[in-house]
Amino acid sequence: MSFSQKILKWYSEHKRELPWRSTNDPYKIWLSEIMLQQTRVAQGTPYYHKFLKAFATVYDLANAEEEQVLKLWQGLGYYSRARNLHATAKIVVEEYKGKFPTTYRELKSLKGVGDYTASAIASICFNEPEPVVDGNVYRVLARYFGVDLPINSTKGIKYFKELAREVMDANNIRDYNQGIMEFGAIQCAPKKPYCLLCPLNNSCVALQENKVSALPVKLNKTKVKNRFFNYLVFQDDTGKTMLEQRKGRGIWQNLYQFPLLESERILDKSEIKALIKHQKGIPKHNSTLLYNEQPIVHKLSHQHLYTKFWILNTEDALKDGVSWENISSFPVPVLIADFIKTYKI
DNA sequence: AAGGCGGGGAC
DNA sequence: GTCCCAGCCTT
Repeated sequence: MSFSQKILKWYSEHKRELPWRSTNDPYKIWLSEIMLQQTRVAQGTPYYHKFLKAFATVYDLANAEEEQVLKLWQGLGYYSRARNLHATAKIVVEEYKGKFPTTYRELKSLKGVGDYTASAIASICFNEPEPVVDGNVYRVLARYFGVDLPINSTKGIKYFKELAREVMDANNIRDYNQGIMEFGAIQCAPKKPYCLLCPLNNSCVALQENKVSALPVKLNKTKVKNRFFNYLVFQDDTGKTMLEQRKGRGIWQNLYQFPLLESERILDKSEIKALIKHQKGIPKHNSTLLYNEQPIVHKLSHQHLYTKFWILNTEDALKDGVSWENISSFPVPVLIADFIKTYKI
């Protein structure tokens, strides 16, 4: 039996019932694929249901406000996915009359749809024989064929895509692509795969050469940057606070937060008061209270955010204030959502 | 070619 | 703590 036949057989015996496995509707497949980029099935699944409930069709998504899309996406991370999702929905409605394009090449031109996602949609929805290469496929191919090219190098990316094309089953691409990914996720897992009862164990190079734990090879150590956030939580007598929308190119683009003063290190109360003094447009306030003595460390994959929340009471009613009842309608980062949750108690 | 971009679960 | 998840985009 060939490699692809063994994958297909394993898949037929072990496939999970997942919500997007019961449809070939490109809208639903596209939605699931965007959500599952760098995201585990268990984390993405509730969002998939939420989105389909809110936006039954691509028209509903295209007609929504970006703020509503971001609000539903809140907590899933990589928010450019949500912004691109919304932009692509508009493109599909306006330029494709609401019908998704049906080829790999056209799909890949959509915002947020790269090589992997275009291959996934083209193969699953339209049976186009294009191999998917995601993190699971890299692992399966690197181990089975004993390839030690780094999976995140230019040469490696090209090599694995070509290898994937050579070994795929073009006649069963829909099941084969999902099968090899499922095989990587369940059987050929990153740590401690159970090679003893693997259907490929008599021909797996990595297993024969005792290199299973060493493959795949991945370069690149993401260095973590430390940042120091001081959030100013205003409170006026009418029970309102202030929010601002993050603009520019960094993290959490277009999400909301309390007014932020970033510093080069952790600040104490006298230092933050001095810093506020030199800022323009800070409302007058008569008290400055530190909410959390120990900075909250919010960890992103590439940044550690040491965060202090300062409670500032104002005498005058805040201009453009947001009531604490309405605050939950704004899309906010998990760091802010967690604060709001504990602060209200 | 390299770096930015989230959050969470498994170990 | 480390690794990595149905990756993509910008520079």
